[in-house]
Amino acid sequence: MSSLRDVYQHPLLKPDELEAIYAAHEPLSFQKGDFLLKKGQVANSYFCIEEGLIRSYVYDYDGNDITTGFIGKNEIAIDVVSLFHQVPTVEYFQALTDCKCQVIALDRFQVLYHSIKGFNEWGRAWMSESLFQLKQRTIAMITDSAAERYQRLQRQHPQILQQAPLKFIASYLGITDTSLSRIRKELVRES
Amino acid sequence: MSSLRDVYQHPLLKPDELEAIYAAHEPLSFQKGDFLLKKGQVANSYFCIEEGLIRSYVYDYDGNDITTGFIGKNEIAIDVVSLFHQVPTVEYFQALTDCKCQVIALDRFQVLYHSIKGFNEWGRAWMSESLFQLKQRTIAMITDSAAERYQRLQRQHPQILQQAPLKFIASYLGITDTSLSRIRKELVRES
DNA sequence: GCCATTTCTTGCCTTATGGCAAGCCGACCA
DNA sequence: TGGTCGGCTTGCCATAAGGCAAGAAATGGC
Repeated sequence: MSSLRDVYQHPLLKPDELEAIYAAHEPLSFQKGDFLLKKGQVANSYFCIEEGLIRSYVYDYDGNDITTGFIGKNEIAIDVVSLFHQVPTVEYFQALTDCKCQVIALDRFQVLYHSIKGFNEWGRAWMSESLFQLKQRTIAMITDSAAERYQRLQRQHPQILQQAPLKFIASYLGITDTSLSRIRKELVRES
Repeated sequence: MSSLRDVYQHPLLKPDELEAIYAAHEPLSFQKGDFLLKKGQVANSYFCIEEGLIRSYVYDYDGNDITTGFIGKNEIAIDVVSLFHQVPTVEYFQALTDCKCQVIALDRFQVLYHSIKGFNEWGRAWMSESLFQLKQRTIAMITDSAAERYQRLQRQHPQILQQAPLKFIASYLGITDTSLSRIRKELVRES
């Protein structure tokens, strides 16, 4: 049940260390539409998602909101820069559905991060994995067509398509909802 | 002169710790065209650039090479995933000009990383900064026109424009060299 | 200095995506 | 039952960028 077991996977983390990490979290629920973090706030915790779907987004200077990511089950909703540099975030994190989370405060994280070597390694692995995913996405934005990006999302994160309105998926893919609608029609016609 | 002083900036790093870190590096030069890392290799070190310009790139499945980044003076040429997860890289890192670097091996890095708390913090700060930069770039690919992306590069990294052929800049911006050429003409005409 | 190669520009036409506005449809609600 | 609202689709036209191929300009080797 608890997705913390799935989040904190690392060969160097021993059972008693894991227990200490789990114990530093508190359960927290959000309703559809609630904000986990809003532009201008300084993050002081991060959230492990057990149920539900979160959307992160920014406004561009024309006032359009741009979806920067979706965070689902067993993933972490975190603004790395705001939390670790203690600066105001520029992103919004909002629940797209009712959500169950486990939240951990920065100060409790820091203590564990510095005292448990495996937790430190886990953190580095998590960050490098995030960098990798983001780089993949950036490359896809350059090399793939919008239709290909949509199909990849469909393949790799089908639950997002079921839980998120198309307009958010469109802005995540870098296109308008109009274009996404046409792309979907075309893909259906082809099959 | 030594750019290591500029690379390893962190409030928690004390002078003697910095000396230990510097001492773990070796000078290394590359000639224009040399590869620092090639697809399929497993990274076992990273490079602090003192002089010159590096390009990282991948091939898409049509065989086009796509520039994923430029690494210049006082920046670090590293494949985080390959180095820290010890898996083969998918990227190429190639010197666009003759380069002077300081290289540090993974094993020496690990020892310092685990024994110097400030170095650990520096590493986390460096990674979160990299994530931030990459996220900015991804958002720019979605929200900005090619001309705007070009102008931003011109503003923030003018030396890249002087040292890198336009075809590489074009693929970094997500367009063809043909389109970049037309964009440049239009921008000149406007001013 | 000369040739070969790479880099950059340009013209012509095609294609992908956007902007806007109208319409449709299902959900929710009084 | 009718009304409103959000989410999605569609049509019409505009624009950004690409594909290809030719040529001009710059660079590098010898």
